[in-house]
Amino acid sequence: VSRSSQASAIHRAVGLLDHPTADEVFMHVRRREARVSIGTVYRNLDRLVADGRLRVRQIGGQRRYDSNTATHAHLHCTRCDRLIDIPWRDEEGVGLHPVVQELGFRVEDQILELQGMCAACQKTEAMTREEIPE
Amino acid sequence: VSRSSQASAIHRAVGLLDHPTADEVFMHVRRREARVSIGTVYRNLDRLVADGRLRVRQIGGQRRYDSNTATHAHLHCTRCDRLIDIPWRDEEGVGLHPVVQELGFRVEDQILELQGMCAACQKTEAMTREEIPE
DNA sequence: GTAGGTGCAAAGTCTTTGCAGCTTG
DNA sequence: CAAGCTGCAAAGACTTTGCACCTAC
Repeated sequence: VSRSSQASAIHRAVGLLDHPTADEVFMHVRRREARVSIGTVYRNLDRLVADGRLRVRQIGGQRRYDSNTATHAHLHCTRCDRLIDIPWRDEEGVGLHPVVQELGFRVEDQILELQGMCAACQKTEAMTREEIPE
Repeated sequence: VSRSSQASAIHRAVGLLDHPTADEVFMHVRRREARVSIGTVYRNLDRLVADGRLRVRQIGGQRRYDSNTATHAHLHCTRCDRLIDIPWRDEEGVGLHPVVQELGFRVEDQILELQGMCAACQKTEAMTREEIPE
């Protein structure tokens, strides 16, 4: 278990921020909690993920950390890159999909991501179209 | 539409290889088809994705390109990083999930990835355990 | 000639790592 | 003092880009 003040501040920061990147965690901790370096942030995030206390997802070119370790899906707005949690469980038993069984693949985790456009970005786009009609 | 010999060789290579990275495409084309640079590979892959002729996914730290543009899911072996296509369509209408509607999120694409261990890696692991029991 | 592509190399972004020093027990 | 962490800075892996040249109408 983590003991240093940096380690606990890093873990706490992920919970406070919304699907932060390593750099966002770094900024947050450095600004309000403790002296820390980016290398330490990466080392601790790696450890927390390995221990199952956090999850990571690669979104838009960088890793985002998620303190919600329960099974859930994400809405990913490809315009503003925001990630929104939505409750989800595999009602359909897709892990038991016949092809998966046939292949002898052992499913350990499921990732579902719905990509699209969040309400805010839809509004922005609508306004832009009004102002600058083609 | 792409016209240069490099462009068509790059497109073809993605179809021949199995979920290749940009570098694998680069190696393949350079070796068997035409003189090409890595920058040109990236530029053409980007274009093909923008045109909807290819899909990309970020897996294990790098992008992998997929010539299968139909809706399908992936099995991702986290041991050997292999990607396996499996047929899948959203039978459950998860895009219409009440929470998604409530948020006014417009779903444009769905990504389902089952992470785990492929049959080959399960065998390898089993053999390793026999040889080096704890 | 011009629009669009290309090779090359430099620059960028994000992540990892070697190392000496600090902390805790 | 041993084990485990840390800051710092250099190194890495992967991707993007500026620029001069080339190629096809």
